[in-house]
Amino acid sequence: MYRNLHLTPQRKSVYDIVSQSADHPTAADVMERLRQAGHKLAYATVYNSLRYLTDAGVIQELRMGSGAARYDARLEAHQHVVCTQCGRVDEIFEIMPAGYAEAITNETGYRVDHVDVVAKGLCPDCAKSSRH
Amino acid sequence: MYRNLHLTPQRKSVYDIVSQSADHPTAADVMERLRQAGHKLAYATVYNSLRYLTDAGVIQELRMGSGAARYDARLEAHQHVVCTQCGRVDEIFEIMPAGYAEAITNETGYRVDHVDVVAKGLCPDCAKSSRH
DNA sequence: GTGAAAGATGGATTCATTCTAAATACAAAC
DNA sequence: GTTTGTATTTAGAATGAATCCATCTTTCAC
Repeated sequence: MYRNLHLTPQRKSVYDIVSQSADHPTAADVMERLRQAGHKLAYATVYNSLRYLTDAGVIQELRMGSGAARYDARLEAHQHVVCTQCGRVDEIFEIMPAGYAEAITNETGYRVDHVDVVAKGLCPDCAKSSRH
Repeated sequence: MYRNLHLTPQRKSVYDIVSQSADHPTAADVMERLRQAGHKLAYATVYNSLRYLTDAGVIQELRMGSGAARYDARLEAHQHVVCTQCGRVDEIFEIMPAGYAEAITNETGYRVDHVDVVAKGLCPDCAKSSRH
C-alpha cells in the first residue's frame, strides 16, 4: 500500500475490513466481520492494528459523541454527519469555508492545525419515518 | 434560575461548581471540587445531576476525542478548541459561516439541526514551549 | 399525617479500551 | 543454519467512564 508500512497478515486483514466497509465500523464491528471472514484475532490485536494503521495515516479514527470509536478508510479531507436517531454516519465532502480556521487562530491564539466538524441531525430514513 | 427547573440541593451544588469553573470540568473534576467545598455526593448523583442539567438546557455536555465528557455552563452558541499537548479547552465565539449547515443538508439529505466544531492544535503556552 | 412519586445513595455492572506477561515470528549477525 | 534480538500476537487481567440496581430518603398532594 505505502512505503514504510509494515503490514503483517493481521494488520492487512484489519485494513481490508475497514476499507471494504462503507459504514464506519467500530473495533467490535471489525472483530465480528473478521470472524465472519474466517479470521480470528485477539481483541488487543485488532486495537493495536487499528492504532498502527491510524498512526501510519492509512485510515482515520472518528470519535463522535459517546460510544466506541469508528474507523474510516477514506483519506480525502472530509467531515461527518451522524443521525441522532439511528446512529448512522455519513461523509460530508462540502469543504469548510476557507478562513474559518484562520479566524479561530486569530481569536484564540491557538496554533490550529485541524478542524473537525460533526453535524447532527436526522438521516433521510429517520426523517421520513418521524414525519407523522 | 429557570422556570420548571427542579433544583434539589445536590443539583444546585453541581450547577454551582460547573458555572464557577472556567476550565470545562469532567464529572470527576466536579466530584473533587464538591468534596473540597465540603459536600459529598454519590458518583451516581453527580452523573444524574449533570444529565438533568444538560437535558434542562442550563449546561452543555462536551465530548471531544477520547476521555471523559466535559461540562460547560456557557450557553451562547460557541465551539471549542482543544490543545493536543496539554488537553486545555477554550471557547471559540467566532461564528460558523452561515450557509455551511445548509450546504451539508443539501449534500447529505440529513435534516441537520446542529453542527459541532472542534478545532485541534497547540495552545499559546504549549506552542511557545515547543518552539525550540 | 399517609401514600405516591421523585430523587439520592453505594455498590455492582457494563462497555470500550489498554496493559501485562508469555508465546511466536521474523530478521540480522555470526 | 543456528543464535540473538526485536517486533508482533495472544489471552486474559486491569482500568476508566458511565450506567444500573435496589434500597433508603425526601417532597408533595390529598
